[in-house]
Amino acid sequence: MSRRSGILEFAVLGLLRESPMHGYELRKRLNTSLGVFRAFSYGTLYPCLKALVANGWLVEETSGGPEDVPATALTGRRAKIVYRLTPAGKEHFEELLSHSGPDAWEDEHFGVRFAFFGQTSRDVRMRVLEGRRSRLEERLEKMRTSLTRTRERLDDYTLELQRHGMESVEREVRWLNELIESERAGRDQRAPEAAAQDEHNQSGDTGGPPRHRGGSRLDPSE
Amino acid sequence: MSRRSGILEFAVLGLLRESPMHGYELRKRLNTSLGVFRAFSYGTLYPCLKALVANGWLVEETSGGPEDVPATALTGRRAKIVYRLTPAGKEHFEELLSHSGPDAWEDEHFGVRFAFFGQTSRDVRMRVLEGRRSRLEERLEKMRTSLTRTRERLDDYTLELQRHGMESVEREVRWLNELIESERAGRDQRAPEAAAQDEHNQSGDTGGPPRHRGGSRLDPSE
DNA sequence: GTTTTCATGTAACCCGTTACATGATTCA
DNA sequence: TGAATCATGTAACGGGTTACATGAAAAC
Repeated sequence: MSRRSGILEFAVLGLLRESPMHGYELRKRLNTSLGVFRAFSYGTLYPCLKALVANGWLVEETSGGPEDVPATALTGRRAKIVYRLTPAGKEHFEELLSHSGPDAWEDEHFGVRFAFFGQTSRDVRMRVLEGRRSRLEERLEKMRTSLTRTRERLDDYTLELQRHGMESVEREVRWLNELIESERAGRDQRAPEAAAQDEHNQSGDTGGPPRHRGGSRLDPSE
Repeated sequence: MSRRSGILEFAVLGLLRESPMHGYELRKRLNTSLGVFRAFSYGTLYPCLKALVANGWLVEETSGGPEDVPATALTGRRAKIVYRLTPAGKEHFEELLSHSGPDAWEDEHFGVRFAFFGQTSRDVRMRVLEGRRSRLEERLEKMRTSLTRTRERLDDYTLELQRHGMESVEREVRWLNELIESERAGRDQRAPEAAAQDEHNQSGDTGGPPRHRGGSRLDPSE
């Protein structure tokens, strides 16, 4: 009980699903792989892990200390605590994955949800992407009307800030358009279970993901 | 004392500097003019206003109730409370404006700072813009190195998320480049005082602001 | 051998929201 | 006259950080 963050819980379960990890490593993955969006501190992560254990979604496995000494025994040498997802935890995560409610496409949640699209069924992916898009479009609408009403009273800097903000949103909408189109074109209707069992889904374009036009900007040879 | 938010305090002082307002109106301005970035609720705003009054930076002026009844007398008809900036408050705001420390160009602060660039001296503007740019560039650097290290292990969706994130940051850097260049080209070294006294600085290109290339995207005729 | 990085945790605090309570004014 | 919007406030909670305390292993 207590301290369930929603987004952090989701991300932790998702990462641990791939492989067991201890807290320190988990945090690094959180702030790089999924990063840019959120950066959690230990003060958030560790209590959350304890809560997830209390819920039966994770188990602690000590490694490094004497074999049968439980992790709670802080006497003597401190052991690394490796967290592993339980079947109940996996089940819970899959239920979270299947939800595509309004909060899934809010600013805070969308990034994390997207990061786990590889585990998400395509219809849920579509609903989340389209939900986010219409969310952004209604935001654009508000910005536009508020602009036409207040335009004269704003100085040039405020105006430029507004303009840049709108352009950013418009840009994300275009990005979503491409993603949605790409999803529609894809053939692979992969369910979460299928993705989990399949150990080597590297080969063969199975349809889902973006494959960005114009050569990968990811290439660091620049 | 208590509850001084920094960014909210700054924005409130800045908005009240232009003209006195009551809380409700203040909040709307906060969420449109400066908006997109932050949306404050009354539960944040009103306590903050009280704190600013306690600091001597604002005064409450009741309008609507009997003349000499103080705002604290909640008996009978409730009055609108108009907040006005005191000389001390103005002084304080100008001191805040002159600061260009590291926090000025963090994500949360930068937007608000930029919104009040019209009141900010050019050298401070430059420092803030350049500070933000180098902040973003070091963030890009981190993202690039973390990418080259983890690239193989990431699925395509995570990769695309990362790519889009980096592109967003790169885009903001280009925006900053243009702004900085525009600032360098400008002639007007306007001090905060000058801008405040000058009631009609609409006419004549005084140098500062952006004047975006390629026609205003603000035009809603679309 | 000492500094860095890895590793786990807690208590105090901070900034903000939600939900609620209250009432005035405007408009259909 | 009743609904919408304007207007002001508070208490409870939520989700997070900072600073601190502690110690092992690795790198220099």
